[in-house]
Formats: sequence, structure tokens, C-alpha cells
Amino acid sequence: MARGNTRQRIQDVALELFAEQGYEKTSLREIAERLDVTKAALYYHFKTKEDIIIGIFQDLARPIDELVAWAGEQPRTLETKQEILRRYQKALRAATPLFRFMHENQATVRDLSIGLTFKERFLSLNQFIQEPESPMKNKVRAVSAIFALHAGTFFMENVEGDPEEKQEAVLEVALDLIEQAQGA
Amino acid sequence: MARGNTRQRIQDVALELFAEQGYEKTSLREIAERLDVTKAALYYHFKTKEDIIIGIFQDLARPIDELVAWAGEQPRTLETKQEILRRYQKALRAATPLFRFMHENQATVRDLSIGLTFKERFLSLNQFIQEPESPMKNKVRAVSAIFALHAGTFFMENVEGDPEEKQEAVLEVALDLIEQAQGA
DNA sequence: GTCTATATACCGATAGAC
DNA sequence: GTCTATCGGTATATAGAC
Repeated sequence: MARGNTRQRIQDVALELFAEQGYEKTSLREIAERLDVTKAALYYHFKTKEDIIIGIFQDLARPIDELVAWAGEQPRTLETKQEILRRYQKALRAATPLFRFMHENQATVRDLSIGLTFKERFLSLNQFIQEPESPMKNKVRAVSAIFALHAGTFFMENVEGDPEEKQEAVLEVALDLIEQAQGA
Repeated sequence: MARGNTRQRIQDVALELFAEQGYEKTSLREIAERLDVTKAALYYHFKTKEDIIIGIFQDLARPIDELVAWAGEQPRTLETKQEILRRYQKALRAATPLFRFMHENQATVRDLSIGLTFKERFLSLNQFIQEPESPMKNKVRAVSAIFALHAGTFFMENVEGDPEEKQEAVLEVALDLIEQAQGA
């Protein structure tokens, strides 16, 4: 059990517990016990509890940053928007525990100092798939496309069916929505 | 300032703070201060902190119960499903702070004893608008219709535009989705 | 890097006077 | 119905030995 990977192990366990039980209901004692160390050891690696989740966020949110950056350089075509949705779904799946945590603890996340930056990214993404002069209904369609991806990742587990098939269907619905949002 | 409405005032302030800051981060001391009473006074009206939110939920979730009951008695037609969505949007709007709280504090709500019953109701509603034998894509469309209503109520405030117009557009998108979900 | 021990603060909840 | 006072518990965080 010798290592330099304790920091990483703390993040892994913390995210698991945060996503499962919520941020405030997960104590540092609980995280420490799960790792067979003491609370004090945690404080060697992270200055505060909030630092733990900030570290996790910075590590795992990079794909979203890259997606936002990439989206900003593309022409605002239907194909681009569809590719944004495809990549966003992939990003959601790659970091499901983090996004589940953000999703189910919004009230907590909101003033966690990562909250604002996350919302900024989300609104950026929304802007890239919007058509500024389109009627309200089409704007709603575009927003709903993103929400369909969220629903598919975080709620569809309550619906029976093969997970792969569900994900594919979710993507299709999102792509349809963005196509309709583009139209006349 | 004597009267019998203290219980109601506690619920009002509590829900406001719960929705704003989250359940765990809102202390009874804070609720009491806002009402210019002491914590002990709260305990005269409610046995525990959880009882406060349970009471709020029972009072405000009745429209949802009625909707679920009504939906169960209707034929499973497109018209019924569209009416369910219309009524659901209305219910969301009528109790926005409660649903915002449930939405943004899922991790907390999940084991709050109201959590399960709420999820049951939600899944019931979902069942009523689903077509059991339809392809996965149509099931996703139906779920997305509900989520579009949620998105419209809790996220669209970040999108500029007249609130009434937004709500109308959201409903239209949801109705379109359920219609497509019914189709071939 | 991890430990023991502890400081400090706040929480939910209760007892009992008025 | 509301108060003062307090209990018991747990939380985050720190000091200092090893």
C-alpha cells in the first residue's frame, strides 16, 4: 500500500460518496474511513472539504472545456450543432458520477465556486446551438435537446430496456429536436 | 402578533430558504430568526426539521396526486396525454418553489421519506403517457416531453424572452413530442 | 504522510418557566 | 405559544508527535 496516489484515491472515493449521498451528508470522517486513514490525513492532501470537490471538478470538467472551445471555432451549421450534442452526450457518459453529483446537488453546487463556472459553460453550449433570431419555440427545442441528453443519462435508468439502445434513442431524439429547431 | 397562522408562516419561510440555499444548509436557527422567534417555538409546531418539509410537501403536492388519480381514469389517448402535460405544467407553475427545491436537492430529498412517494408519482405520470409496446425512441420522446416542461420551468429563466411566451412555447414543444411519440 | 488529540463551532432537539 | 438554557452529538479544521 505504498503510494503517491493517495490524492487520487481520495478524489475517487469522495466523488463516489458525494454522488451517492450528497455533498453535505458525506463527512470527511466517512471518506477517511473508507480509505482506512484518518481525517487528518485528508487535510494533508486538501486544504478544505471544498478543495476536494474543486479538484475533482477541474480534473473531470476538462472535456467540457474542450467541447466549448471547439464549438466556438465551428461555423454555426446544423451539422456542427448535431456534433456538439453527440460530443456532449459522450462527455456526460465519460464523467457520469461528476455530472450526477452536479445534477442532484444543484443547491449545494451553486455557491461552491465551481457552480458559476459550470453554469457559464452550460450557457455557452446552449448559445452555440441556438439561432439568435429564431422564434421562441425553436429556442425551446434547442434547450430541450440538451435536457433530453441529461434526462437520458440521469433518469432513463428508471425506464426498462437495454442501456446502449436507450442512449442511442436519446441521441436520436436530441438530434431531431435540434434539426426541428433549425427549420423554418 | 397573536394568531394561529404561525405554522403556515414557518412553512412559507422554510420553503423559501430550502429552495434558495438547500435543505441541509438551512438551519432551524435561520428560519426562526427570519420569523423573529426562537428555535424552540418551531418545535412547538413541528416535531422535527424533516416534519417541516413533509408538511409543505403534503400541502403542495396534492395537485399532483389529483392529476395522477385523474390520469388513471382516462383512456390512453393522445388527447389524454396532452391534457396530462398541460395540467402538469400548470401544477409545476402553481408550486414552483416546492418543485425547484425537489429538483435542486434530489440527493437530499431521496432519503427524506417524501422522496420515494414523489418518485412514485412521477413514474406513474410517465407510465400514463407511455405506450407500452412502442419503440424505444418513442419512449424517450415521451420522457423528454416531461423533461421539457421541467426545463421550461426551472431553466428557461436563463433564456431571455417574455415569460408567458416562453411557457407557451415550452408546452407546444412538449405536446409535439408526445404526438410524435404516439405516431407510427 | 499519517497519526493522536483537541479546538471550535454549529447542529437538531429537549426541559421547564412563563 | 413562546421563551431561556442547555444537552449530546457531529462537523470542519488544526497542532504537533512520529
